[in-house]
Amino acid sequence: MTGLGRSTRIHSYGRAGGALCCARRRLGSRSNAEMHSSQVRRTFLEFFREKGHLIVPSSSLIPHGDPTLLLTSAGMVQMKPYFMGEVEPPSRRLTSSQKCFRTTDIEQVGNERSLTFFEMLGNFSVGDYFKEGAISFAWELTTERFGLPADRIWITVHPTDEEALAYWRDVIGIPAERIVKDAENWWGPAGETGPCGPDSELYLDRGEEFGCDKVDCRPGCDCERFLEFWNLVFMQFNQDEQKRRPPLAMQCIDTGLGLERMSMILQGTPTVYETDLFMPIVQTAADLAGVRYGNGGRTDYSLRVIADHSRAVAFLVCDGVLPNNEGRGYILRRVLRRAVRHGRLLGIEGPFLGKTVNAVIELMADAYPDLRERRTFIDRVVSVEEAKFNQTLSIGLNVLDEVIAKYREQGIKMIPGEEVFRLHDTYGFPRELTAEMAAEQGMEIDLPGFEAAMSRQREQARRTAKFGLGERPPVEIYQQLPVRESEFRGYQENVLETTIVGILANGEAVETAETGQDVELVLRETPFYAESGGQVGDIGQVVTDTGRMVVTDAQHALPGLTIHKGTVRDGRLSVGQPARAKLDLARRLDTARNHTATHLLHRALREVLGTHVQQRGSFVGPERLRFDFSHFEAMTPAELRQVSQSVNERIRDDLAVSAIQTSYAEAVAAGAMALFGEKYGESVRMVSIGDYSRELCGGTHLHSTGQIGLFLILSESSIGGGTRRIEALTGRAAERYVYEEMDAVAGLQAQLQTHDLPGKVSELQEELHGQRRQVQQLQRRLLQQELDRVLAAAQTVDGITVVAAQVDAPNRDALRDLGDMIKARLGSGVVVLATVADGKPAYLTMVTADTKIHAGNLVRQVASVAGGGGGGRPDLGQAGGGDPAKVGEALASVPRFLKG
RNA sequence: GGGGAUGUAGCUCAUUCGGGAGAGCGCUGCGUUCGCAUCGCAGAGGUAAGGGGUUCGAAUCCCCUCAUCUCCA
Repeated sequence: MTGLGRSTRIHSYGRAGGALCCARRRLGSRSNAEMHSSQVRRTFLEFFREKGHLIVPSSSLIPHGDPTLLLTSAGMVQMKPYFMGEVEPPSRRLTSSQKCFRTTDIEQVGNERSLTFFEMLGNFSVGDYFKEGAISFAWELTTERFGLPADRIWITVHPTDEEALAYWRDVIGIPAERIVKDAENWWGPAGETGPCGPDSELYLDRGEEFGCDKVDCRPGCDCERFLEFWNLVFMQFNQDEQKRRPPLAMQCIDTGLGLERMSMILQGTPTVYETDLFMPIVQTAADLAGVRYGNGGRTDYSLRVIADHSRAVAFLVCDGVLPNNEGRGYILRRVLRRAVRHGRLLGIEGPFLGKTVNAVIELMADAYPDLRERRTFIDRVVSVEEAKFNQTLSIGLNVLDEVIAKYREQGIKMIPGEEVFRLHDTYGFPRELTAEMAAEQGMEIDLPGFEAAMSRQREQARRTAKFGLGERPPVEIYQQLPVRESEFRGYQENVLETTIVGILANGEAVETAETGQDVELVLRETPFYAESGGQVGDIGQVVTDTGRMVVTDAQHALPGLTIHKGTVRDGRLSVGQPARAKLDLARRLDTARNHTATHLLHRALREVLGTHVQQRGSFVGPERLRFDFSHFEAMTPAELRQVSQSVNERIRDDLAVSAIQTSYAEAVAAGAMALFGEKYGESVRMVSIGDYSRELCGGTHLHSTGQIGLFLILSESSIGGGTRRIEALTGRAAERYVYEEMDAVAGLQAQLQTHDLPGKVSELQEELHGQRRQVQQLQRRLLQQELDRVLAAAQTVDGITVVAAQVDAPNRDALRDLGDMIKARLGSGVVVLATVADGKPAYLTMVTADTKIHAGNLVRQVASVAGGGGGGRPDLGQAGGGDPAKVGEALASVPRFLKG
């Protein structure tokens, strides 16, 4: 991609402060007085409109036409189909201000040199003007509209690009010594092949005082003197497999000028953070923390992180990205959590990110009205995620406190890497935070040890991932087949006269298969749908003159090659035989019901919950459907009902379902939903349900939604952070389910003889509760009687009152209650009780402290007489087991142990 | 896809070695008070996530399932 070329760095003026006035002075009298960022944006777009460009609005941060891209990273992303000639552009000359997000070096943001979210101004030529036009426009806008001093502008070109060099020098009139040849000025191709070409960059010389004093200091130098602000990319060649570069049929222009950087230049601020694009956000954060910005050091650093990340969060969430454990969601989560962490560093207590994000919305809403419209949604997502992270942090903090205390006690100053890793791995506690907290206690962390533990985990994950791949059937088996592809005819047919072209048995290609053999069969054409896109494979039969095979599954062995798995049931099948392939149509239709319903569900979820809902996975079988999607919280019963009703509404509308084969670009232009990470070919299949839903999908569907019959959601659940799962039934399965529920309710009503089930159940619960208490009371009363009997049998051994008796108690708890009562009556003494409950002996001893007898030891000795075991605390012992017949003997031994 | 942690009253969490399930907040009632806040007393509320095992005895030890959190891919 293009834009500001090789990096996203926003060069700072170094050590802040006084640099501000120098920069202003540097620009001299031709500089506009302070140009507001919105004015920079408008000036740029207006200039190009005057030059015949069509202004196109910024596209979403989620790239629509391009599943290979995680996020929109340059202005040209939405222009790509035009450049590639796939789609006719609305105009040959285009200009835009594009929201962009770059993920490189997220962890470095805040050092005043990097931004995650930024706006890219660009002009684009689709086979219209080329180098000369791009260069003239850039020069005119830079010097005449933005008013930058011509004598301070330097140019870089690619060493091979004599054309551009000559134009800058001879037509524009830049002195040759201010044009630098730099081999890095080359763009593309994106992959191995494709459009590529030289580029040319404009630099501002900020004066010697920013330089490194080297003799050869010039653009491209590492120092702060030369600031790149505009990159012009000339798409000139088309690289082929042999690395040859013939000229492109249609040569294009793609330029990028960072709004933030240009605002910084025109407002003469030391970094982008002092411009009107950032200052209100920085100020909001500073107010929340009760600090001032501009003192340098860590406070400023944290404020900058919060400002940048608040912008990133606001725009990402606005475009429908949700915090998650992978992909875009993971980027958002990391950015959001990093902002929260720096808030804590500044001493902000409690949630605050909502406020800084709100500052972003206030600031940017005029340019991006979506922000205002989706404010409530953004607010909710941010506060949910911030609360979650604070939860994670406080749990981790407790663990860390323990860890620090433990090692400090041992006099160890270095927290082992294993511990740091455990905090990170198990509790999600950031490593840097561990280091900071440790430092406050005068301790360090073992960073190498942490990295070692980290790479161990990576290694393990990678190993198991490979192992998973190894389990798939090796491709070689299928490559021994005489054919490499079969034609799928199942969209139209369910019975087909065709020919057997290959048979595999036990992984070997064979000519003939006999009754009873498990085989994999290949047909020249097939009506069988092979498992794909979450839809299960078809089942059915393959019949020839000599035999019959039952197909239990259909799979893709190689791309485009369907194999039919199953068993030969009658006779034999041979390669080359004509065959009739017939699939189980009822099952196929049940599956289609679930598949078409899945599309309706997907659409309804986006309607009810919002467009952040995206499919994360799905399973479509004949019995049921399962749909996983991104959403940040559990759905309410009302939302579920709403989704359910919406789907059933569409079913009753009996919308026609149609599928057409088209180009990827056109399908996307028609608004079809594509899955991220999915690889689509040039030609795609677009399934439309009326005007209601459009998705790229290879599955088999119904003719109209009415065939679904009934749609029922069974459950909605979580399958990990930010992803929910819905399970649902349609058609016959849904009908069956309703009958079962009705039968169950009717059965209960009959059994309880009522039509008011909830009322009746409450009644029964109360009754049960009351009776339980009654039983307890009665048992206690019985114990009371036992109490008198047992006390009467008290004896004295060595001056200690001893009660040892077998009682009739139903369980250990009752035994204990009785023991308590006896102990209370005795005041001082030893109690040994035994009972036989459920055929098993149970013993209990209780002693008062003054007897100096250990109840746990005593009960063990007593029980062992009858072959039982036990133990307990000094004041309470319990034992059990052994021979029930010997309980009396055991009790009789009590005095013996007391004397001993 | 793989690993780690957690799951106890409505909420936040204790329960030392396997031996009687607890605290704070919240809730109900009574009292204190002109009334409120406060305070005092009494009370309700538990399948210790679910299932299996070891044991005389499991919230506690082992295994499985589920849910939540988290890291890696």
